[in-house]
Amino acid sequence: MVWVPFLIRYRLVSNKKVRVRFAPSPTGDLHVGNIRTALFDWAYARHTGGEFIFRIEDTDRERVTDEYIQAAIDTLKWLGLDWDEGPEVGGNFGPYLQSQRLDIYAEWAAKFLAQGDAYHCYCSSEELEARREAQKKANVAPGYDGKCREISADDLAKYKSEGRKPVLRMRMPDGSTTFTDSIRGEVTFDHNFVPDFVLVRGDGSPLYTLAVAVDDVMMKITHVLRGEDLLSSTPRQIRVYQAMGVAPEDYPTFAHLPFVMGQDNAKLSKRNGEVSIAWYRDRGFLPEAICNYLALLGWSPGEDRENVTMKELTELFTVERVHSSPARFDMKKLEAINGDKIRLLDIEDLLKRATPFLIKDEVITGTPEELAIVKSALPIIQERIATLAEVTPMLKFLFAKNFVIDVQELPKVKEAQAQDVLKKANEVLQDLTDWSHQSIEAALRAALIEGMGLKPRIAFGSVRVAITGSHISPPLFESMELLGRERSLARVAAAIV
RNA sequence: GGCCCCGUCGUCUAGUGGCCUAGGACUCUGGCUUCUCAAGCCAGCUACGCGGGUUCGAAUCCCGUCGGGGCUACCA
Repeated sequence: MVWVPFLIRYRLVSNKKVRVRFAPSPTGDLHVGNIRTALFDWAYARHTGGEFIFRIEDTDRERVTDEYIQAAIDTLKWLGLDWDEGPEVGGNFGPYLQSQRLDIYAEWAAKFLAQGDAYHCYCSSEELEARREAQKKANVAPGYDGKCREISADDLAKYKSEGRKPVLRMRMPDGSTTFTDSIRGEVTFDHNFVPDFVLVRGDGSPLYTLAVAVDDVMMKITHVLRGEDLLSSTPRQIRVYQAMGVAPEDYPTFAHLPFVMGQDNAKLSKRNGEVSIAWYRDRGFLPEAICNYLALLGWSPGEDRENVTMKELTELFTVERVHSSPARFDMKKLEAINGDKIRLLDIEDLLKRATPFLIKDEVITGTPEELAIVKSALPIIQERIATLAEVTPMLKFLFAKNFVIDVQELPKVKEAQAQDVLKKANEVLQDLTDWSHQSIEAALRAALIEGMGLKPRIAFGSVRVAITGSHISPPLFESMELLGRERSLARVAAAIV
């Protein structure tokens, strides 16, 4: 009779509206790993029809800056990960910046102290450091030894006279903590290896361990999907829930996502691959391509599917299909997916996205005339580019004011055979009145292939370099049509020495 | 060192005891097509870390082992 408990469980779960949060600590630009987490949080919220909460964990004022916070907001927006509560949109459980919630943490901290769940610890950093060293030497599990759990009146007076500022420590009771991680199953931590941890610094500011647990409870978070690095901090978080008086059935469900790693099996960092999302944006990667690729790191839709839209992602995403093993980031695959996504774009959309790159690269200034040309050229390069940044090398020949042939290509154009081809081409093109790519092709084929008996790649290669300046280009005849009769003729003539 | 997590082609993955002489995708190699580069199509290379069990049968379950990673802060 397995179905009875299943039904009860199902009701319990389905009664509660899902609330998932993405809570980065912006100590730098959001990176690939952060975004993968954000994406899964978002996808899960959308899949379940729940709410996606965006919270900024800026309790470490030394490392989190306003610029990084703004960059995080912008990055999420750019990716299309919209949030229901958080910075800029507000919500009923705000504020959503931890630095603005200090009084809330202070209140709970005072309560924990009064309840005896937490205690003041006067040990100095140096003393702690020394004791840790000793523990290591003695081969004992390192961690706070509980010295200040009981402080004699004399010691207390002494500490105070020394002007020591105490930290607030959570008392970990004997025993163990077991919780069910949706991805890893049942996980148990013996409290012998979870020492009493600090909730509030000597200066009164809260630590992550306090703030994260308080906020998740106060914001009624039902599901915590976050990086695997936080797995071992979960028992501490649960300890705070207990001190807050939260019933076990109201604890959020945890799901610890596997890491995204760099090529060399180390955590992704600047050293082994670019990690900042801004870097990818500036190189012409599409947000939907980044999301699609990142979704495939640690998750798969199954059925040999890979290319999914954002909408399909929200429909298909389930935590059950997330794995527990880490994934390596592969730029080649990202590029392939980016190319696929570019090919799926309609021309108007592609134009809109590619234009900023052409302007930034000073190929165009953005006039309507220029945009019209770009638009008519995009269809012939759409399947030739993998990133938006590649429109520049593909199309710059159309706009060059002082057109010059690539120095590397020059010797080839100067060869006798190439010169013969160009002279012949110049001759027949002069007489050509219908400047359509079909007509250009017909004329050149007749003159160069049939007339001169040359192989197409040889003959057209020379013309290509004369016209586009490079041996890699969009299709030649279309390129000539786009360039126009006058300029095409001028370039062919100019290549004749 | 201790605790915890993880282990299928080079990479991402499918796979939840028989459908697996292990499927798909990226990469790579070869071919077709072809005005270059792409795209597209076809073909090929390459994987269940290792050793024991359990079972008629294991990539799938158990144990051990090895390897990788995380945590071990008044960081998150």
